[in-house]
Amino acid sequence: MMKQVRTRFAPSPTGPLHIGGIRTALYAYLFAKKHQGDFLLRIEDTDQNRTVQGAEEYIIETLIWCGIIPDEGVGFGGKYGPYRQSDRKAIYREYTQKLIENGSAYYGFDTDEELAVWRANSAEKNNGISDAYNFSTRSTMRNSLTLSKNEVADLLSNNVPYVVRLKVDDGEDLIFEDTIRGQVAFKKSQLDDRILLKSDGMPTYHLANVVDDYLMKISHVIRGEEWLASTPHHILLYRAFGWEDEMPSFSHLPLILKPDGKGKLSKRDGDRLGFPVFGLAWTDPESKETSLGYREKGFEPQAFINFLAMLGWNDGTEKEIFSDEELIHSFSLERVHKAGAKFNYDKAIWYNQQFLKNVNLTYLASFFESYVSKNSLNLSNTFIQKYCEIFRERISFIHDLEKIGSYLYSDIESFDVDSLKKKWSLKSLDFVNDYISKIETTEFESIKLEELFKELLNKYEMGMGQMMPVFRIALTGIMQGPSVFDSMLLLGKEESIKRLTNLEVLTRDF
RNA sequence: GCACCGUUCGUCUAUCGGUUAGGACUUCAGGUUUUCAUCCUGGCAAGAGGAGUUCGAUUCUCCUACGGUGUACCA
Repeated sequence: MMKQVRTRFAPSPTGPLHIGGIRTALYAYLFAKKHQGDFLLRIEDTDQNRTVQGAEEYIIETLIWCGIIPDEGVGFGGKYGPYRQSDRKAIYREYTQKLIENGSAYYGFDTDEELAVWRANSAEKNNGISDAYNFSTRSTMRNSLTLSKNEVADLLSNNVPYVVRLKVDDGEDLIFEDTIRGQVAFKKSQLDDRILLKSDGMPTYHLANVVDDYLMKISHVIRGEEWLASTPHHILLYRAFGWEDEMPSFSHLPLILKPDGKGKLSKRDGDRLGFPVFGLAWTDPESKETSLGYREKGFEPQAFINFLAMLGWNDGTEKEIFSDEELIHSFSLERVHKAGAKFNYDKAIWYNQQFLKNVNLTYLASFFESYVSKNSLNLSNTFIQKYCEIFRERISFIHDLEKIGSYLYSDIESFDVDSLKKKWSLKSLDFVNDYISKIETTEFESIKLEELFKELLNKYEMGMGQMMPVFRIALTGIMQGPSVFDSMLLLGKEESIKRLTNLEVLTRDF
Protein backbone atom coordinates (compact mmCIF):
# COMPACT_ATOMS: atom_id res chain seq x y z
CA MET A 1 0.00 0.00 0.00
CA MET A 2 1.38 3.35 -1.00
CA LYS A 3 1.49 5.82 1.78
CA GLN A 4 -0.82 8.80 1.62
CA VAL A 5 0.81 11.49 -0.47
CA ARG A 6 1.18 14.78 1.33
CA THR A 7 3.25 17.64 -0.04
CA ARG A 8 3.75 21.12 1.20
CA PHE A 9 4.77 24.55 0.07
CA ALA A 10 6.75 26.23 2.82
CA PRO A 11 7.67 29.81 1.98
CA SER A 12 9.03 32.29 4.42
CA PRO A 13 7.02 35.51 4.47
CA THR A 14 9.89 37.79 3.58
CA GLY A 15 8.31 39.40 0.56
CA PRO A 16 6.32 38.71 -2.59
CA LEU A 17 6.23 35.33 -4.28
CA HIS A 18 8.24 35.24 -7.46
CA ILE A 19 7.69 32.87 -10.34
CA GLY A 20 10.29 30.39 -9.07
CA GLY A 21 8.40 30.06 -5.82
CA ILE A 22 5.09 29.74 -7.61
CA ARG A 23 6.45 26.99 -9.78
CA THR A 24 7.71 25.13 -6.72
CA ALA A 25 4.25 25.39 -5.19
CA LEU A 26 2.70 24.31 -8.47
CA TYR A 27 4.80 21.16 -8.79
CA ALA A 28 4.13 20.17 -5.19
CA TYR A 29 0.43 20.78 -5.77
CA LEU A 30 0.34 18.90 -9.07
CA PHE A 31 2.12 15.93 -7.58
CA ALA A 32 -0.21 15.75 -4.60
CA LYS A 33 -3.34 16.01 -6.72
CA LYS A 34 -2.07 13.46 -9.18
CA HIS A 35 -1.85 10.97 -6.34
CA GLN A 36 -5.09 11.96 -4.62
CA GLY A 37 -2.97 13.48 -1.89
CA ASP A 38 -2.97 16.62 0.19
CA PHE A 39 -1.14 19.82 -0.46
CA LEU A 40 -0.41 22.11 2.45
CA LEU A 41 0.81 25.59 3.04
CA ARG A 42 3.19 26.11 5.92
CA ILE A 43 4.57 29.51 6.75
CA GLU A 44 8.20 29.41 7.79
CA ASP A 45 8.59 32.58 9.77
CA THR A 46 11.32 31.56 12.14
CA ASP A 47 13.34 34.66 11.40
CA GLN A 48 11.39 37.49 12.96
CA ASN A 49 13.78 40.07 11.61
CA ARG A 50 13.01 39.14 8.08
CA THR A 51 9.27 38.63 8.18
CA VAL A 52 7.54 41.32 6.21
CA GLN A 53 4.18 42.78 7.01
CA GLY A 54 1.55 41.53 4.59
CA ALA A 55 3.72 38.92 2.93
CA GLU A 56 1.75 36.02 4.38
CA GLU A 57 -1.55 37.34 3.06
CA TYR A 58 0.11 38.07 -0.23
CA ILE A 59 1.34 34.50 -0.56
CA ILE A 60 -2.10 33.11 0.14
CA GLU A 61 -3.68 35.47 -2.36
CA THR A 62 -1.16 34.49 -4.99
CA LEU A 63 -1.84 30.79 -4.53
CA ILE A 64 -5.55 31.36 -4.76
CA TRP A 65 -5.21 33.42 -7.92
CA CYS A 66 -3.11 30.66 -9.47
CA GLY A 67 -5.63 28.02 -8.51
CA ILE A 68 -3.09 26.26 -6.34
CA ILE A 69 -5.44 25.77 -3.44
CA PRO A 70 -4.01 24.18 -0.28
CA ASP A 71 -6.00 21.48 1.47
CA GLU A 72 -4.50 22.51 4.78
CA GLY A 73 -2.39 25.30 6.10
CA VAL A 74 -2.35 28.87 7.28
CA GLY A 75 -5.70 30.25 6.23
CA PHE A 76 -7.05 26.86 5.18
CA GLY A 77 -7.50 24.90 8.39
CA GLY A 78 -6.43 21.30 8.90
CA LYS A 79 -5.72 19.00 11.78
CA TYR A 80 -1.93 19.15 11.80
CA GLY A 81 -1.69 22.78 12.81
CA PRO A 82 -0.63 25.26 13.77
CA TYR A 83 0.88 25.74 10.33
CA ARG A 84 2.81 28.87 11.14
CA GLN A 85 6.19 28.03 12.60
CA SER A 86 6.27 30.97 14.97
CA ASP A 87 3.24 29.35 16.60
CA ARG A 88 5.09 26.09 17.14
CA LYS A 89 7.95 27.25 19.30
CA ALA A 90 7.17 24.87 22.15
CA ILE A 91 7.19 21.90 19.79
CA TYR A 92 10.68 22.68 18.57
CA ARG A 93 12.00 23.08 22.12
CA GLU A 94 10.57 19.74 23.06
CA TYR A 95 12.17 17.97 20.12
CA THR A 96 15.46 19.75 20.60
CA GLN A 97 15.50 18.43 24.13
CA LYS A 98 15.19 14.88 22.78
CA LEU A 99 18.22 15.35 20.62
CA ILE A 100 20.26 16.68 23.48
CA GLU A 101 19.22 13.77 25.65
CA ASN A 102 20.17 11.17 23.10
CA GLY A 103 23.47 12.85 22.38
CA SER A 104 22.74 13.95 18.81
CA ALA A 105 22.91 17.62 19.66
CA TYR A 106 24.74 19.85 22.10
CA TYR A 107 24.71 23.33 23.57
CA GLY A 108 26.95 26.00 22.16
CA PHE A 109 27.88 28.94 24.34
CA ASP A 110 30.24 30.76 22.03
CA THR A 111 29.23 34.38 21.77
CA ASP A 112 29.01 36.23 18.49
CA GLU A 113 32.24 38.00 19.30
CA GLU A 114 34.08 34.80 20.11
CA LEU A 115 32.89 33.24 16.92
CA ALA A 116 33.89 36.26 14.91
CA VAL A 117 37.39 36.30 16.36
CA TRP A 118 37.77 32.58 15.81
CA ARG A 119 36.66 32.86 12.18
CA ALA A 120 38.95 35.77 11.51
CA ASN A 121 41.91 33.96 12.97
CA SER A 122 41.35 30.79 11.04
CA ALA A 123 40.77 32.73 7.84
CA GLU A 124 44.08 34.47 8.27
CA LYS A 125 45.87 31.16 8.46
CA ASN A 126 43.92 29.65 5.63
CA ASN A 127 43.83 31.93 2.59
CA GLY A 128 40.79 33.81 3.75
CA ILE A 129 38.71 30.69 4.26
CA SER A 130 37.51 30.35 7.80
CA ASP A 131 37.05 27.07 9.61
CA ALA A 132 33.71 25.39 9.89
CA TYR A 133 32.23 24.60 13.27
CA ASN A 134 32.45 20.83 12.97
CA PHE A 135 33.80 17.59 14.42
CA SER A 136 37.37 18.71 14.07
CA THR A 137 37.02 22.17 15.56
CA ARG A 138 34.31 21.92 18.18
CA SER A 139 36.71 20.65 20.81
CA THR A 140 38.36 24.07 20.81
CA MET A 141 35.09 25.90 21.36
CA ARG A 142 32.86 26.63 24.31
CA ASN A 143 30.10 24.07 24.23
CA SER A 144 28.55 21.33 26.30
CA LEU A 145 31.02 18.88 24.83
CA THR A 146 34.05 20.76 26.13
CA LEU A 147 32.64 22.26 29.30
CA SER A 148 32.07 20.22 32.43
CA LYS A 149 28.57 19.11 33.41
CA ASN A 150 28.55 21.58 36.25
CA GLU A 151 29.65 24.47 34.12
CA VAL A 152 26.93 23.72 31.59
CA ALA A 153 24.28 23.44 34.28
CA ASP A 154 25.49 26.71 35.72
CA LEU A 155 25.34 28.56 32.42
CA LEU A 156 21.92 27.18 31.71
CA SER A 157 20.48 28.10 35.09
CA ASN A 158 21.91 31.59 34.79
CA ASN A 159 20.08 32.04 31.51
CA VAL A 160 23.24 32.55 29.55
CA PRO A 161 22.24 32.58 25.86
CA TYR A 162 23.05 29.44 23.94
CA VAL A 163 22.39 27.72 20.66
CA VAL A 164 21.87 24.03 20.04
CA ARG A 165 23.97 22.40 17.38
CA LEU A 166 23.60 19.11 15.56
CA LYS A 167 26.55 16.85 16.31
CA VAL A 168 27.85 15.60 12.98
CA ASP A 169 30.78 13.23 13.09
CA ASP A 170 33.05 12.21 10.29
CA GLY A 171 32.31 8.92 8.58
CA GLU A 172 31.19 7.34 5.38
CA ASP A 173 29.65 9.38 2.58
CA LEU A 174 26.07 10.30 3.09
CA ILE A 175 24.10 8.99 0.14
CA PHE A 176 20.51 9.63 -0.72
CA GLU A 177 18.19 9.35 -3.64
CA ASP A 178 16.78 12.50 -5.19
CA THR A 179 13.73 11.86 -7.35
CA ILE A 180 14.94 14.27 -9.99
CA ARG A 181 18.69 13.90 -9.79
CA GLY A 182 19.15 10.28 -8.86
CA GLN A 183 21.75 9.25 -6.33
CA VAL A 184 23.57 12.10 -4.63
CA ALA A 185 26.56 11.60 -2.35
CA PHE A 186 28.06 14.03 0.15
CA LYS A 187 31.29 13.76 2.05
CA LYS A 188 30.39 13.69 5.70
CA SER A 189 33.63 15.41 6.64
CA GLN A 190 32.35 18.51 4.86
CA LEU A 191 29.24 18.78 6.98
CA ASP A 192 29.26 21.27 9.83
CA ASP A 193 27.59 21.15 13.23
CA ARG A 194 24.67 23.18 12.02
CA ILE A 195 22.69 25.28 14.45
CA LEU A 196 19.28 23.83 15.22
CA LEU A 197 17.99 26.21 17.82
CA LYS A 198 18.95 29.86 17.78
CA SER A 199 19.73 31.82 20.91
CA ASP A 200 16.40 33.61 20.65
CA GLY A 201 14.73 30.25 21.16
CA MET A 202 13.58 29.95 17.59
CA PRO A 203 14.55 26.96 15.48
CA THR A 204 16.50 27.30 12.27
CA TYR A 205 14.99 26.17 9.01
CA HIS A 206 16.65 22.79 9.31
CA LEU A 207 15.14 21.77 12.61
CA ALA A 208 11.72 23.29 12.05
CA ASN A 209 11.50 21.83 8.62
CA VAL A 210 12.31 18.28 9.63
CA VAL A 211 10.15 18.31 12.74
CA ASP A 212 7.20 19.79 10.90
CA ASP A 213 7.48 17.55 7.87
CA TYR A 214 7.50 14.59 10.22
CA LEU A 215 4.63 15.81 12.38
CA MET A 216 2.58 16.87 9.38
CA LYS A 217 3.21 13.51 7.74
CA ILE A 218 4.77 14.95 4.61
CA SER A 219 5.52 12.14 2.18
CA HIS A 220 7.38 14.06 -0.53
CA VAL A 221 9.58 17.07 -0.03
CA ILE A 222 9.53 19.10 -3.23
CA ARG A 223 11.61 22.25 -3.01
CA GLY A 224 14.17 24.41 -4.78
CA GLU A 225 17.68 23.37 -5.63
CA GLU A 226 19.11 25.71 -3.02
CA TRP A 227 18.19 23.08 -0.42
CA LEU A 228 20.06 20.23 -1.99
CA ALA A 229 23.25 21.00 -0.12
CA SER A 230 21.58 20.95 3.27
CA THR A 231 19.63 17.78 2.67
CA PRO A 232 22.39 15.67 4.29
CA HIS A 233 21.81 17.58 7.50
CA HIS A 234 18.11 16.93 7.24
CA ILE A 235 18.67 13.24 6.74
CA LEU A 236 20.97 13.18 9.73
CA LEU A 237 18.20 14.80 11.72
CA TYR A 238 15.68 12.17 10.70
CA ARG A 239 18.17 9.56 11.83
CA ALA A 240 18.85 11.32 15.11
CA PHE A 241 15.16 11.36 15.86
CA GLY A 242 14.79 7.75 14.85
CA TRP A 243 12.40 8.67 12.05
CA GLU A 244 14.35 7.31 9.15
CA ASP A 245 11.61 4.86 8.20
CA GLU A 246 9.12 7.68 7.83
CA MET A 247 11.48 10.00 6.05
CA PRO A 248 9.93 11.70 3.01
CA SER A 249 11.48 11.42 -0.41
CA PHE A 250 13.35 14.44 -1.74
CA SER A 251 12.98 16.23 -5.04
CA HIS A 252 15.08 19.29 -5.75
CA LEU A 253 13.77 21.51 -8.50
CA PRO A 254 16.04 23.39 -10.88
CA LEU A 255 16.21 27.15 -10.67
CA ILE A 256 14.68 29.68 -13.01
CA LEU A 257 17.45 31.72 -14.56
CA LYS A 258 17.57 35.22 -15.98
CA PRO A 259 16.70 35.44 -19.71
CA ASP A 260 20.05 36.93 -20.63
CA GLY A 261 23.40 36.30 -19.09
CA LYS A 262 23.92 34.04 -16.14
CA GLY A 263 22.46 33.50 -12.74
CA LYS A 264 19.07 33.13 -11.23
CA LEU A 265 16.19 35.37 -12.07
CA SER A 266 15.79 38.36 -9.81
CA LYS A 267 13.37 41.22 -9.47
CA ARG A 268 15.92 43.53 -11.05
CA ASP A 269 15.91 41.46 -14.24
CA GLY A 270 12.20 41.98 -14.55
CA ASP A 271 12.53 45.72 -14.09
CA ARG A 272 15.42 45.85 -16.50
CA LEU A 273 13.84 43.72 -19.22
CA GLY A 274 10.28 44.83 -18.72
CA PHE A 275 8.37 41.84 -17.44
CA PRO A 276 6.91 40.91 -14.06
CA VAL A 277 8.61 38.40 -11.80
CA PHE A 278 5.85 38.26 -9.20
CA GLY A 279 2.46 36.65 -9.44
CA LEU A 280 0.63 39.65 -8.06
CA ALA A 281 1.56 43.28 -7.72
CA TRP A 282 3.54 44.05 -4.61
CA THR A 283 4.24 47.27 -2.84
CA ASP A 284 7.29 47.17 -0.66
CA PRO A 285 6.22 48.41 2.78
CA GLU A 286 9.50 50.21 3.29
CA SER A 287 10.42 51.73 -0.03
CA LYS A 288 6.78 52.01 -1.14
CA GLU A 289 7.96 50.85 -4.51
CA THR A 290 5.38 48.86 -6.45
CA SER A 291 6.16 45.99 -8.80
CA LEU A 292 3.55 44.69 -11.19
CA GLY A 293 2.53 41.08 -11.19
CA TYR A 294 1.32 38.70 -13.84
CA ARG A 295 -2.24 39.27 -12.71
CA GLU A 296 -2.01 43.02 -13.23
CA LYS A 297 -0.32 42.57 -16.58
CA GLY A 298 -3.46 40.77 -17.63
CA PHE A 299 -2.35 37.17 -17.64
CA GLU A 300 -4.92 34.44 -17.28
CA PRO A 301 -4.03 32.23 -14.34
CA GLN A 302 -4.48 29.03 -16.33
CA ALA A 303 -2.16 30.25 -19.07
CA PHE A 304 0.36 31.46 -16.55
CA ILE A 305 0.29 28.13 -14.75
CA ASN A 306 0.55 26.21 -18.01
CA PHE A 307 3.57 28.26 -18.95
CA LEU A 308 5.24 27.81 -15.57
CA ALA A 309 4.60 24.10 -15.57
CA MET A 310 6.40 23.73 -18.89
CA LEU A 311 9.42 25.64 -17.62
CA GLY A 312 11.40 22.59 -16.60
CA TRP A 313 8.88 19.87 -17.20
CA ASN A 314 7.17 18.15 -20.12
CA ASP A 315 5.08 15.04 -20.44
CA GLY A 316 7.33 13.40 -23.01
CA THR A 317 5.02 14.17 -25.91
CA GLU A 318 4.84 17.30 -28.03
CA LYS A 319 1.80 18.57 -26.19
CA GLU A 320 2.26 22.07 -24.84
CA ILE A 321 -1.18 23.36 -24.07
CA PHE A 322 -2.59 21.78 -20.93
CA SER A 323 -5.70 22.44 -18.92
CA ASP A 324 -5.36 22.36 -15.15
CA GLU A 325 -6.83 18.85 -15.08
CA GLU A 326 -4.49 17.64 -17.80
CA LEU A 327 -1.55 19.04 -15.92
CA ILE A 328 -2.52 17.09 -12.84
CA HIS A 329 -3.09 13.96 -14.82
CA SER A 330 0.21 14.11 -16.71
CA PHE A 331 2.57 15.45 -14.10
CA SER A 332 5.46 13.41 -12.78
CA LEU A 333 8.55 14.37 -10.85
CA GLU A 334 10.69 12.01 -12.87
CA ARG A 335 10.17 14.12 -15.94
CA VAL A 336 11.32 17.34 -14.32
CA HIS A 337 14.42 18.62 -16.08
CA LYS A 338 17.63 18.77 -14.07
CA ALA A 339 19.14 21.95 -15.41
CA GLY A 340 17.99 25.48 -14.68
CA ALA A 341 15.72 27.13 -17.23
CA LYS A 342 16.21 30.60 -18.61
CA PHE A 343 13.06 32.59 -18.39
CA ASN A 344 11.34 33.53 -21.65
CA TYR A 345 8.67 36.21 -21.47
CA ASP A 346 7.67 35.87 -25.14
CA LYS A 347 6.57 32.35 -24.49
CA ALA A 348 4.52 33.45 -21.52
CA ILE A 349 2.64 35.86 -23.76
CA TRP A 350 2.19 33.16 -26.36
CA TYR A 351 0.57 30.92 -23.76
CA ASN A 352 -1.81 33.67 -22.82
CA GLN A 353 -2.72 34.27 -26.44
CA GLN A 354 -3.34 30.56 -26.95
CA PHE A 355 -5.60 30.49 -23.94
CA LEU A 356 -7.64 33.40 -25.26
CA LYS A 357 -7.95 31.76 -28.65
CA ASN A 358 -9.35 28.60 -27.17
CA VAL A 359 -11.38 29.85 -24.26
CA ASN A 360 -15.16 29.89 -24.34
CA LEU A 361 -16.46 33.02 -26.02
CA THR A 362 -18.69 33.81 -23.07
CA TYR A 363 -15.57 34.28 -20.96
CA LEU A 364 -14.42 37.07 -23.25
CA ALA A 365 -17.92 38.46 -23.57
CA SER A 366 -18.47 38.74 -19.85
CA PHE A 367 -15.14 40.50 -19.44
CA PHE A 368 -16.00 42.97 -22.14
CA GLU A 369 -19.50 43.36 -20.81
CA SER A 370 -18.21 44.52 -17.46
CA TYR A 371 -15.92 46.99 -19.20
CA VAL A 372 -18.88 48.21 -21.18
CA SER A 373 -21.08 48.73 -18.18
CA LYS A 374 -18.29 50.30 -16.19
CA ASN A 375 -17.94 52.89 -18.90
CA SER A 376 -21.67 53.22 -19.52
CA LEU A 377 -21.24 52.37 -23.16
CA ASN A 378 -24.71 51.02 -23.79
CA LEU A 379 -23.91 48.25 -26.25
CA SER A 380 -26.20 45.36 -27.01
CA ASN A 381 -25.40 41.79 -26.13
CA THR A 382 -25.31 40.95 -29.79
CA PHE A 383 -22.71 43.63 -30.30
CA ILE A 384 -20.61 42.34 -27.41
CA GLN A 385 -20.72 38.77 -28.66
CA LYS A 386 -19.83 39.64 -32.22
CA TYR A 387 -17.16 42.09 -31.12
CA CYS A 388 -15.39 39.49 -29.01
CA GLU A 389 -15.71 36.93 -31.76
CA ILE A 390 -13.99 39.03 -34.40
CA PHE A 391 -11.26 40.37 -32.14
CA ARG A 392 -10.37 37.32 -30.07
CA GLU A 393 -7.64 36.16 -32.42
CA ARG A 394 -5.95 39.53 -32.55
CA ILE A 395 -5.28 39.96 -28.86
CA SER A 396 -2.64 38.71 -26.46
CA PHE A 397 -4.34 39.88 -23.30
CA ILE A 398 -8.00 40.05 -22.50
CA HIS A 399 -7.80 43.77 -21.75
CA ASP A 400 -6.63 44.34 -25.32
CA LEU A 401 -10.31 43.89 -26.11
CA GLU A 402 -11.02 47.28 -24.59
CA LYS A 403 -9.08 49.42 -27.00
CA ILE A 404 -8.49 47.27 -30.03
CA GLY A 405 -11.85 47.98 -31.64
CA SER A 406 -12.83 51.14 -29.84
CA TYR A 407 -13.57 52.78 -33.18
CA LEU A 408 -16.58 50.51 -33.43
CA TYR A 409 -18.27 51.83 -30.31
CA SER A 410 -16.92 55.35 -30.03
CA ASP A 411 -15.71 58.08 -32.30
CA ILE A 412 -12.72 57.52 -34.50
CA GLU A 413 -9.79 59.18 -32.83
CA SER A 414 -7.66 59.81 -35.85
CA PHE A 415 -7.69 58.99 -39.54
CA ASP A 416 -4.78 57.49 -41.41
CA VAL A 417 -4.84 60.33 -43.89
CA ASP A 418 -1.57 59.36 -45.55
CA SER A 419 -2.84 55.94 -46.58
CA LEU A 420 -6.14 57.42 -47.61
CA LYS A 421 -4.41 59.89 -49.88
CA LYS A 422 -2.43 57.16 -51.57
CA LYS A 423 -5.53 55.20 -52.58
CA TRP A 424 -7.78 58.15 -53.20
CA SER A 425 -9.18 58.96 -56.59
CA LEU A 426 -12.17 60.97 -57.76
CA LYS A 427 -14.02 57.79 -58.56
CA SER A 428 -13.84 56.85 -54.88
CA LEU A 429 -16.42 59.44 -53.97
CA ASP A 430 -18.82 58.33 -56.66
CA PHE A 431 -18.38 54.77 -55.51
CA VAL A 432 -19.09 55.58 -51.91
CA ASN A 433 -22.08 57.75 -52.69
CA ASP A 434 -23.50 55.03 -54.87
CA TYR A 435 -22.90 52.52 -52.09
CA ILE A 436 -24.66 54.69 -49.55
CA SER A 437 -27.68 55.07 -51.73
CA LYS A 438 -27.91 51.32 -52.27
CA ILE A 439 -27.50 50.36 -48.65
CA GLU A 440 -31.07 51.41 -48.02
CA THR A 441 -32.37 48.67 -50.24
CA THR A 442 -29.87 46.06 -49.15
CA GLU A 443 -30.22 43.62 -46.32
CA PHE A 444 -27.87 44.77 -43.59
CA GLU A 445 -25.77 41.62 -43.40
CA SER A 446 -22.07 41.31 -43.98
CA ILE A 447 -22.42 38.96 -46.95
CA LYS A 448 -24.93 41.24 -48.65
CA LEU A 449 -22.82 44.29 -47.93
CA GLU A 450 -19.85 42.58 -49.47
CA GLU A 451 -21.82 41.52 -52.53
CA LEU A 452 -22.91 45.08 -53.03
CA PHE A 453 -19.33 46.23 -52.70
CA LYS A 454 -18.16 43.82 -55.38
CA GLU A 455 -20.98 44.77 -57.63
CA LEU A 456 -19.95 48.40 -57.53
CA LEU A 457 -16.33 47.46 -57.98
CA ASN A 458 -17.39 46.01 -61.30
CA LYS A 459 -19.49 48.96 -62.20
CA TYR A 460 -16.74 51.47 -61.56
CA GLU A 461 -14.01 49.18 -62.88
CA MET A 462 -12.03 49.39 -59.70
CA GLY A 463 -9.96 46.82 -57.86
CA MET A 464 -10.31 45.64 -54.29
CA GLY A 465 -6.96 47.05 -53.36
CA GLN A 466 -7.92 50.38 -54.78
CA MET A 467 -11.24 50.93 -53.11
CA MET A 468 -11.12 48.86 -49.96
CA PRO A 469 -8.51 50.93 -48.12
CA VAL A 470 -10.54 54.08 -48.73
CA PHE A 471 -13.64 52.36 -47.51
CA ARG A 472 -11.89 50.97 -44.47
CA ILE A 473 -10.37 54.24 -43.41
CA ALA A 474 -13.63 56.05 -43.82
CA LEU A 475 -15.31 53.52 -41.55
CA THR A 476 -12.62 52.78 -39.00
CA GLY A 477 -9.89 55.34 -39.41
CA ILE A 478 -7.11 52.77 -39.74
CA MET A 479 -5.72 50.36 -42.28
CA GLN A 480 -5.85 47.21 -40.23
CA GLY A 481 -8.62 45.29 -38.56
CA PRO A 482 -11.19 42.61 -39.12
CA SER A 483 -13.54 42.36 -42.06
CA VAL A 484 -14.93 45.76 -43.00
CA PHE A 485 -18.37 44.30 -43.51
CA ASP A 486 -18.40 42.74 -40.08
CA SER A 487 -17.35 46.09 -38.75
CA MET A 488 -20.24 47.78 -40.52
CA LEU A 489 -22.57 45.33 -38.91
CA LEU A 490 -21.36 46.39 -35.50
CA LEU A 491 -21.45 50.05 -36.41
CA GLY A 492 -25.04 49.74 -37.55
CA LYS A 493 -26.60 51.08 -40.68
CA GLU A 494 -27.00 54.62 -39.52
CA GLU A 495 -23.48 55.07 -38.23
CA SER A 496 -21.98 53.34 -41.26
CA ILE A 497 -23.74 55.69 -43.59
CA LYS A 498 -22.72 58.63 -41.48
CA ARG A 499 -19.06 57.66 -41.60
CA LEU A 500 -19.12 56.95 -45.30
CA THR A 501 -20.79 60.26 -45.94
CA ASN A 502 -18.08 61.94 -43.97
CA LEU A 503 -15.54 60.79 -46.55
CA GLU A 504 -16.31 63.82 -48.60
CA VAL A 505 -15.28 66.08 -45.76
CA LEU A 506 -12.16 64.06 -45.13
CA THR A 507 -10.93 64.28 -48.66
CA ARG A 508 -11.92 67.85 -49.39
CA ASP A 509 -8.35 69.10 -49.50
CA PHE A 510 -7.00 66.26 -51.63
C1' G B 1 39.00 27.47 -1.50
C1' C B 2 35.87 23.20 -0.37
C1' A B 3 31.23 20.38 -1.16
C1' C B 4 27.31 19.38 -4.38
C1' C B 5 24.37 19.95 -8.88
C1' G B 6 24.25 20.95 -13.92
C1' U B 7 25.76 21.59 -19.64
C1' U B 8 21.23 19.37 -26.91
C1' C B 9 19.15 25.03 -31.99
C1' G B 10 19.19 32.35 -29.48
C1' U B 11 15.23 30.32 -25.67
C1' C B 12 12.01 26.06 -23.48
C1' U B 13 12.75 21.08 -24.56
C1' A B 14 12.36 15.47 -27.01
C1' U B 15 15.86 11.47 -27.44
C1' C B 16 15.86 5.94 -21.98
C1' G B 17 23.70 3.20 -27.56
C1' G B 18 22.19 2.79 -33.89
C1' U B 19 17.42 9.03 -35.58
C1' U B 20 18.12 12.86 -42.09
C1' A B 21 18.94 14.71 -33.69
C1' G B 22 12.12 15.90 -33.35
C1' G B 23 8.64 19.82 -31.48
C1' A B 24 7.50 24.77 -29.54
C1' C B 25 8.84 30.16 -28.88
C1' U B 26 11.63 33.79 -31.57
C1' U B 27 13.17 35.02 -36.54
C1' C B 28 13.13 34.89 -41.94
C1' A B 29 10.69 33.58 -46.75
C1' G B 30 6.23 32.22 -49.14
C1' G B 31 0.67 31.32 -49.18
C1' U B 32 -4.32 32.78 -47.34
C1' U B 33 -6.45 37.76 -45.93
C1' U B 34 -8.12 44.23 -49.85
C1' U B 35 -5.29 45.34 -44.68
C1' C B 36 -3.74 43.78 -39.67
C1' A B 37 -4.12 39.52 -36.62
C1' U B 38 -5.04 34.41 -37.09
C1' C B 39 -4.02 30.21 -39.96
C1' C B 40 -1.03 27.11 -43.50
C1' U B 41 3.78 25.81 -45.97
C1' G B 42 8.88 26.15 -45.82
C1' G B 43 13.92 27.95 -44.17
C1' C B 44 17.90 29.31 -40.68
C1' A B 45 19.50 27.09 -36.14
C1' A B 46 22.04 22.39 -31.36
C1' G B 47 24.71 17.69 -28.58
C1' A B 48 30.98 22.75 -24.26
C1' G B 49 36.06 20.41 -25.15
C1' G B 50 39.14 16.06 -24.61
C1' A B 51 40.00 11.02 -23.45
C1' G B 52 38.07 6.26 -22.87
C1' U B 53 34.17 1.83 -23.00
C1' U B 54 31.72 -0.11 -27.50
C1' C B 55 31.04 -2.73 -33.97
C1' G B 56 28.67 2.04 -32.89
C1' A B 57 28.05 7.26 -28.62
C1' U B 58 24.07 13.23 -27.63
C1' U B 59 23.02 8.92 -24.60
C1' C B 60 27.76 5.10 -20.19
C1' U B 61 32.77 6.42 -17.44
C1' C B 62 36.71 9.88 -16.42
C1' C B 63 39.21 14.62 -16.96
C1' U B 64 38.97 19.79 -18.28
C1' A B 65 36.15 24.15 -19.15
C1' C B 66 31.99 26.88 -18.13
C1' G B 67 27.64 27.86 -15.20
C1' G B 68 24.73 27.34 -10.76
C1' U B 69 23.78 26.27 -5.54
C1' G B 70 25.62 25.72 -0.65
C1' U B 71 29.38 26.85 2.75
C1' A B 72 24.94 32.46 8.25
C1' C B 73 22.15 32.22 15.32
C1' C B 74 18.53 33.63 6.31
C1' A B 75 15.23 30.71 4.51
